[in-house]
Amino acid sequence: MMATVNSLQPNKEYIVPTPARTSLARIVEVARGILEADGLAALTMQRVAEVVGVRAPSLYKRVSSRDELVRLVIEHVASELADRVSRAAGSGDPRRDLRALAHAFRAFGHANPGAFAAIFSRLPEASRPDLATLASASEAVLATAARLGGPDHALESARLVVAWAYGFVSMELAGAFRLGGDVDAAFDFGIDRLADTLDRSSL
Amino acid sequence: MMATVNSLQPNKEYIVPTPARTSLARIVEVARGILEADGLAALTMQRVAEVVGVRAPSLYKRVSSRDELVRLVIEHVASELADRVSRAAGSGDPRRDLRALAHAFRAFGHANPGAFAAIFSRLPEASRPDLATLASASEAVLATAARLGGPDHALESARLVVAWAYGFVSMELAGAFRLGGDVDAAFDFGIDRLADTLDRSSL
DNA sequence: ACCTGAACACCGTTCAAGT
DNA sequence: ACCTGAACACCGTTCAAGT
Repeated sequence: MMATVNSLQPNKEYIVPTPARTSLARIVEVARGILEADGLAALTMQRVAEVVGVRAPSLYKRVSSRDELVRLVIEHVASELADRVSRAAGSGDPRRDLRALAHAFRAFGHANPGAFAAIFSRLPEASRPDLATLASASEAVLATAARLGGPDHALESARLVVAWAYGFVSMELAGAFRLGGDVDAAFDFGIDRLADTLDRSSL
Repeated sequence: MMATVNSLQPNKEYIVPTPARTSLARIVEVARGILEADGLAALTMQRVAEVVGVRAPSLYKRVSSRDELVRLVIEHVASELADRVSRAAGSGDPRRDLRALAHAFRAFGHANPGAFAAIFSRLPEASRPDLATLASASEAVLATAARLGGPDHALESARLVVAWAYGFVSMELAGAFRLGGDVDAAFDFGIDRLADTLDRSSL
């Protein structure tokens, strides 16, 4: 197909060899939408191409494989998660911060269940995200854990908190809490218990 | 193919129309092996059929779809997990039991990383396991949590423990603990902190 | 420079035909 | 009763050809 484009001087015409009809950002955005709407299995190159408005082979101009596209989606979402979580802290009170971090983390999981579950899931090598994207969240949790549990056990305390929060949200998203009860209350119960024991361990 | 089979009376022969060359149990076992060895994406009907020794269409005599086969594998592994975990408790001392439950859970995850990660992951509807298979493990954790944290918060306490253990093992299997440190020690630290706070909350 | 149709190997799944 | 080859629709991916 031949396209003609008017420059700022309307009389001049330039032959432009098929200008880009999409972009990497758009492809990742569309892929993310499909992942959230219909799951990883529905995230096919053909489906992405259709929504984007090109044919599947054209996607390979921006992305080397479906696995890489999946990785890019997860990394994008992970960096968004890290952003939200790291911004949640900063009140000055470590117990308050712990609560804010945990709630921001959980809210993000609820808002993005498909991609959230993929972050730490078992994926093909090429789809596995570079978790350095999560660094800012790690720092925020680490700092809060250090203030709560003392500097000697900062890393172990942070791992306790993060493992619990990730496990809790993953399990509720998977429908694993089937014995009834108030799940919101159970989450807050967890925050309180963790804050309690970390606080005590620093005495 | 025509097969002849000798009964207990060696002179009598029965015409048997193509006797079964495999079984559901064998198919699930093979599928589990592929899942562990090469991941969910490699678990194809063709690959299962090849290992089992039949052609792919024959699998549909025992299983209605690949998604269902995946579900059967996960449920089988989940019931094995529940068995191991529930047998780990029973020392009489709730803190000892908590430690034993957690270690049994983690050891199982390390021994079966592929299927373990799939238990609470986001799968197509037809692959989603019936988590009733985990009931015996739930009971064991609930009983231990009740003795540690008191009956008023048994369910919330159990969710705290299970969410942490599942999150911890998932994250380490996903390679998410990238800041160094002693991961084994961090796991034991978690057990101790949880036992501490649950114990306290029952006073 | 980007996009496309055609092609290839590989899926899951169905089904008529074989034994 | 179970197994098979052939067939279909759908994947991911490559590539020569189009503009």
